[in-house]
Amino acid sequence: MVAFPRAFFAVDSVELAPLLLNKLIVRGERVGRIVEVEAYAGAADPASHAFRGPTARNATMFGPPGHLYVYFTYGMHFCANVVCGPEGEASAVLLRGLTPLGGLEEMRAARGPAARLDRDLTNGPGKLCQALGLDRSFDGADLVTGDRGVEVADDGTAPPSPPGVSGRIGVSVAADVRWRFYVPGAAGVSRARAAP
DNA sequence: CTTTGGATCGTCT
DNA sequence: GACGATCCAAAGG
Repeated sequence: MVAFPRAFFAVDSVELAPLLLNKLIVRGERVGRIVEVEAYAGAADPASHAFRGPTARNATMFGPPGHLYVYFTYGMHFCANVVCGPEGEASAVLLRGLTPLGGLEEMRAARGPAARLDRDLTNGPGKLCQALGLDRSFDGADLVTGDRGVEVADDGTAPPSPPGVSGRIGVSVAADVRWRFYVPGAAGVSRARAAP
């Protein structure tokens, strides 16, 4: 289990996204393997929260790489991103699906009765935040130092080659951009339909 | 299995 | 005042 240097995150989101596949996100006992992500490219990407410039909500995206950007949406859900690229450029990678590896009891308790199967614990961006207990108080957490108890780590598992690729889910613009990456066949990949 | 509609509120126009 | 980088229960095949 090895932590990443900050330089690992200081690259474009489209480059980093597939590299995060099969890496781990760790919060205490709770561990998940990252199996589905989407890249968002800041000012150049109409689907990004940062497309119209900095605001109070998206400030973390403009900060240094290797931090967590957590936002609230649909009146009831949180989503978590890994901030990447150089400081000042608001690119990020959305975590969309995990395979639960550890702390399953805590995850079940956090998710409640709706998660009937273990694969339902973390197979969606809102679900994985709920399972890991990530909310707005984790916005800005440093994934390199683990200053708030959350970090990204490597257990030596290589990313898939090639990864699965598709259009991004849930976005109403730039539907032709294929920046969703996933581990084919892995438990925890969300079942929502993507653009083929 | 798939499809559909409701929930619910912070954020930006 | 409108709309989400969503989830879930319910209903239909």
